[in-house]
Amino acid sequence: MSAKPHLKIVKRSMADLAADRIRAAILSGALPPSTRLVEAALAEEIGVSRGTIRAALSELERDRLVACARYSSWSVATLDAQRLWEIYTMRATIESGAARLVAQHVSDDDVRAIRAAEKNLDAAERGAKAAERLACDLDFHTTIVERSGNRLLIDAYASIMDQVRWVYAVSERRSPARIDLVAWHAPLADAICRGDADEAARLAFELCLRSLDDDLREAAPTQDDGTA
Amino acid sequence: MSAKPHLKIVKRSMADLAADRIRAAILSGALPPSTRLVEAALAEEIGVSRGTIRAALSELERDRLVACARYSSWSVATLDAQRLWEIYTMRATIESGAARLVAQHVSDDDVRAIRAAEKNLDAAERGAKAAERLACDLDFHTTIVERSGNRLLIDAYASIMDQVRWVYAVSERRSPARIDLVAWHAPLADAICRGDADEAARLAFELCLRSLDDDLREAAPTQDDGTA
DNA sequence: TAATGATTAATTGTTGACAATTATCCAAAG
DNA sequence: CTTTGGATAATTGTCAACAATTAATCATTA
Repeated sequence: MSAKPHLKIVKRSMADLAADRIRAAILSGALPPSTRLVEAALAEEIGVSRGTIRAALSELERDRLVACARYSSWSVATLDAQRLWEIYTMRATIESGAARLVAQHVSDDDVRAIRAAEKNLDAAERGAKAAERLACDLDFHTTIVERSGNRLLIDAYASIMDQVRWVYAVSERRSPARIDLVAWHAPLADAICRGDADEAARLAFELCLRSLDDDLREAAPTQDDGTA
Repeated sequence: MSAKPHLKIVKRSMADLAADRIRAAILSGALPPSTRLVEAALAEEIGVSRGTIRAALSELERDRLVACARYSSWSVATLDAQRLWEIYTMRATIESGAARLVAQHVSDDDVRAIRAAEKNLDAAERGAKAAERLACDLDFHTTIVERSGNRLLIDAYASIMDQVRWVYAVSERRSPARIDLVAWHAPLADAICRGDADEAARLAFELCLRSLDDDLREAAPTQDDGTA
């Protein structure tokens, strides 16, 4: 979005690269929930040592994409109804807090960015295909969180949105059901832009919970949780 | 708090133990911000190998207590005014979301737990010493978050409260300045118990931000951020 | 003096081997 | 048939050595 020149080269470790590969495999659905992950096998397949794979799996563990049973095994995490609820209410909490923060001290730049995202949404709703509608939808929400200027919120949001995308991949639904994007999002954008923090927080929370309702109504339960 | 019998033995890895030691040293102020951490030295001191220390430091990095410069060094994280604001607004966001969730579906057990915490607060305010007042204060807030029943929120709150405690340790202030605990907390408890989600969310957020104001007014700025 | 470039030291990144632990299997007893 | 016990195999936990990279030093030069 922003075009700040940022020349720094970020060289990533093999562990990070390995984590990216495994994460992509999980998010794409190639590694379904509960799939057992063996360090040695992954090391062989990716072409790094076991220690490196361990670091990668630890990173994915803190993102809650994999679970670790001591001395026994790693496995792709599982999704049950409880966890689904936790993911969506966590997302709602972060977005709600971010919306409140932006509304409290809304700047001209904030208004510009949010209105631009809203405009994209409007264009996508009328013409574009489902994938692009979803992208614009996510971009609108991400814009709000980034405008909060709080890196803790931004990072936490990125992490929870990984889980949201994972839910979509696992339930094999590529886009949200609802199509009246603008009608739902406009009141939130308005509340933020006029500085109504309470209303912005309320609407942001409600909007996320509505997504949960939609998804629960449509999606079948996915997997049991293996952990006792 | 709750007395559910939980017989399971949790055997923790050396890496976890090592992380606990280092975390305690940081939170106690024994390792001040920007202190350089050398893997080999820590390994020697704690009595485990470097790989184990690496895993421990990675865990602390996730909690944002230490930072890692590739191929160069680990160090205790730094605190500037921006990060302080991020920590407090993150806490406000989590508590606000949790309060909203509890209020939305408040149960008799919830009311009992929250009123009990409030009663403790009242008793502590009148008689106890500063340390106990602080403990009861934290317990009240933690009770709300735990009553949300959302493990993602609960874990995120534990993590951010580590940072809050760290701020206190670094700024060498052992307890919040304000003493009118009940007066501030009662409206929040009331809003939750009567199921007023919007008001509960608003008050929870405001209460946390007030702490920030108090702390900013009293505490001196601590350290610059070394990262460019 | 200030900038440059090679040299060296210090530190993290990665690896493979070994130890500790758990899960599996199967036979034997009740 | 179910339960118990021990042997076995598979997997993670830990360690110590080596490679890659960075930071510091210091002579050299304009």
